[in-house]
Order: sequence, then structure tokens, then C-alpha cells
Amino acid sequence: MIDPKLLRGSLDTIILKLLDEHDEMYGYQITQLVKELTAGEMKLTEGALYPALHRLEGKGILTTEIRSIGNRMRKYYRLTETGKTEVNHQLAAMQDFIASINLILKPKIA
Amino acid sequence: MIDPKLLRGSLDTIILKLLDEHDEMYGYQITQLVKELTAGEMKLTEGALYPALHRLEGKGILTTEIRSIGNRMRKYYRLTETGKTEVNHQLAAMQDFIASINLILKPKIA
DNA sequence: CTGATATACCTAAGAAATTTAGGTATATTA
DNA sequence: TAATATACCTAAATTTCTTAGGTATATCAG
Repeated sequence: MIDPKLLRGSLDTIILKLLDEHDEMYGYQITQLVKELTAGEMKLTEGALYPALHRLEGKGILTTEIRSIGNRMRKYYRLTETGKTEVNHQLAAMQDFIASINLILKPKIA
Repeated sequence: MIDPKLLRGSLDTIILKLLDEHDEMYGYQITQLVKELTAGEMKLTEGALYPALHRLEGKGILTTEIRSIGNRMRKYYRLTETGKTEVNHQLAAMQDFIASINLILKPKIA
């Protein structure tokens, strides 16, 4: 299991990336997809995910639409135009970050 | 410049890794080495670094020794035995994390 | 010789985000 | 019919960071 501490700082990027690929998703679906993509290694907790979704909506990066599936409700999230731009920024930032981290953590130059 | 937000969660690991390689270092030296290794991309702020060092010392992961260089003082940090074990754990955890992040952020399977 | 920058440590208030630990309700499966 | 899965949510406490300082010595440019 991934130490959830390491996720700090990259939760937003993960959410945005998944929404960029899947067009629209609801919260629970995001938790399941993350689990699936990482073979159970990474698990988003709801206490972190829902507030993050609300924050992103508040910033105008996501919009929501509530739909009823049977007697259940689902709240679907979708990127706004601002959000689509933001995804690219955040993905680039994440790549840069990973590159830098690698420079520090594996500087064994032979 | 690396978005400092992304650093959340990995600061401790960076500190421990550098101490694992350099045997002993003082705070300011850590900030400089990180800047150097990442070609200026990543900058540790003192407000985050010093409290982190104190935390790690408090947990018994680091020990300190203050030395005078001329009229200046430097506080050198060094891994304890516990610390040496901890580095390995954290490095492994970080590798797992990066692997999982990559699964999410680049799942373009063709 | 003096002002700016670099070296070197530190802290405290506030902000941000997470963890923990719930709560509510429907649907499905054993 | 009890347990698990689906599906949303929040609030208190904790953790950690950012911001914005403070102190002091050393060095370098003008």
C-alpha cells in the first residue's frame, strides 16, 4: 500500500488527469479507478477526496451535475474550460517534479 | 521552478536520502545541494526545512552536533541507526509511489 | 567603507490539506 | 437478514507548510 502521506500535493493532479481522460466521473468512481489502475496499491480516502472535489469546483476548475441512477444519486464532475488548461499545467508540473526528485534520489552517476 | 506544493510529503525522504549519502550535513548545506542537484528547479524553504529537521531529530532519526566555523556556528545532522533503516523504507515507499503515479498519469497504452 | 548579498541559524501566526472518525441511505449478495 | 458495496457527506483534530519575519557573521562590489 502506498503511504498516503506521499499523496499530499498530488491529489488534485490525479483527479484532473482522470477527468481529462474520462470526460465525466463521480467521486466513488474515482476512488475505484485509482485502486484499479494501481492494482490496489493506491487508495484515495473519501475524507480527502470529497473536500478536494469541492475545492476544485469552488475554483471553477470543475462543474457538477447530479443524476439519479435508480434511487441513488451520483454527482458527476467534469472539467471546465479553465480546468482543461489547468490539467496541462499540473501534468507538466508533476513531470518536472518527478524529474527533480529522481535527480536527488538517484544521483548515483555510475 | 518546482511547485513547492508537490514537495509536501516528500521533504523528509529528500533530507534522509541526502544524509544517507553525505554522512553529515547542516541545514543550509541541504538547501544548497538540493538547488544544485536540480539545477535550481527545486528550492527548499527554510521555514519548512528547519522544522522538518527538528521533527526528525525528535523522532530519533537524526542526531545533531554543533560546530564552530570561525565565528559562525553550524549544526550538523547525521542519521542514527534508526535513521539508516528509515531511509531505506522511505526510499522504497517513494519508488512505489512514483510507479503508481505513473500508472495513473500515463496510462496511454498505445 | 558601506551597502548588498551570502551564509547560517531560528520561530510564530496563519493557512492549507489531510487523517480520523464518524453519519446517512440504497443496493446487492451470501 | 446481516454484511458488504455503492454513494454521498462533514467536522474536529492533526500535521505541515507558507509567509514573514528576526539575529548575526562574512564577503564582495562599487
